[in-house]
Amino acid sequence: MKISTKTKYGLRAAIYLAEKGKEQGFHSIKQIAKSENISPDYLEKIISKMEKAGMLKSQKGAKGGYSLARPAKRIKLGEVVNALEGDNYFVQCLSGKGKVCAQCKKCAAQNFWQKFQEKLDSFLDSVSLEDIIKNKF
Amino acid sequence: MKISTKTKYGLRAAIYLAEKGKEQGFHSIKQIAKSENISPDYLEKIISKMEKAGMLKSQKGAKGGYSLARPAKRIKLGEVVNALEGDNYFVQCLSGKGKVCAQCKKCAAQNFWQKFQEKLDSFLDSVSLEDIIKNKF
DNA sequence: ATAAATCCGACAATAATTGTCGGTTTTATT
DNA sequence: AATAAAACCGACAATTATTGTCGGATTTAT
Ligand code: SF4
Ligand code: SF4
Repeated sequence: MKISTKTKYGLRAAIYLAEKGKEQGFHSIKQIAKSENISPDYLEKIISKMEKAGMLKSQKGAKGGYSLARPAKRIKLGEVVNALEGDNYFVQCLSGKGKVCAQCKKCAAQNFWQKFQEKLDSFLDSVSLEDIIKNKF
Repeated sequence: MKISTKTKYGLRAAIYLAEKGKEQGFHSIKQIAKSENISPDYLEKIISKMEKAGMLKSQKGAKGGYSLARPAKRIKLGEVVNALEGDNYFVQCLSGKGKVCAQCKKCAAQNFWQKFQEKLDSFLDSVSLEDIIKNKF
């Protein structure tokens, strides 16, 4: 049960953008990577995922870059984590994707994992990027 | 952010033992593996870890096997998860093991991950094996 | 026209997880 | 005493996931 470095990098990038928020404009991968000490090539993939998930917006070409798609207050951590950790269901029986585990009928664990996941999701959705940069949560 | 199958298997084995609780005596890897449809060789390694962590006790030799080391009520899920997921710190800066991340000083994410980890741990420690088999939590 | 950036997919390197195996030791039963 | 059933242990193989790199294509401000 770990957080991937991908997600950790992604969150730091998002925080970077949230902090720069007031100085409107776009911030390039290069800038962010340098400031956060992350491989630019890898960071690009990460940020690209976040952009596709709709939390960042991009500007191509010279002077381009990325910025938050919305005010930091309206970007919840759940969004960041979901975008980067992928289909993050704890157990397959909760994924809703066809395949049911052979033990499903007699499995007492199922309800527990479900509740665990709910707890977790609700916490992640209760914290926004703004909360983080203001250190209030 | 996934639960490893190791942990899922381990929990199911623990639940198995908790359910059989009243019929005192030991239950072999073979039995558990068959009932839960898990590779016996793999399950052995998993159960061995749990035994070393002190939540199971073992009896060697013929008619031997495993049982819970304590009443199900006093085995919390946190114990199971910790034993099997290993050193499960979300971020290295929280591991307390020397190495500090280069970004540590200016990292706004740190507090968040810490709080997240606490939430998680406190939930896991609030649920016992008994709660699970009685489906009350 | 140029340079700076996003965008995209393929791929390589590394690490972690999952699973297998062969043997040793212990112990209840016969 | 012999046997069989089990835990115990470490090495290793197979598979999968993560992390990271690269080369080029496209877009756009200057
Ligand atoms: S074993 Fe239980 S919790 Fe795991 S996938 Fe199957 S039904 Fe779900
Ligand atoms: S980047 Fe921040 S949260 Fe991650 S290890 Fe470093 S100090 Fe901790």
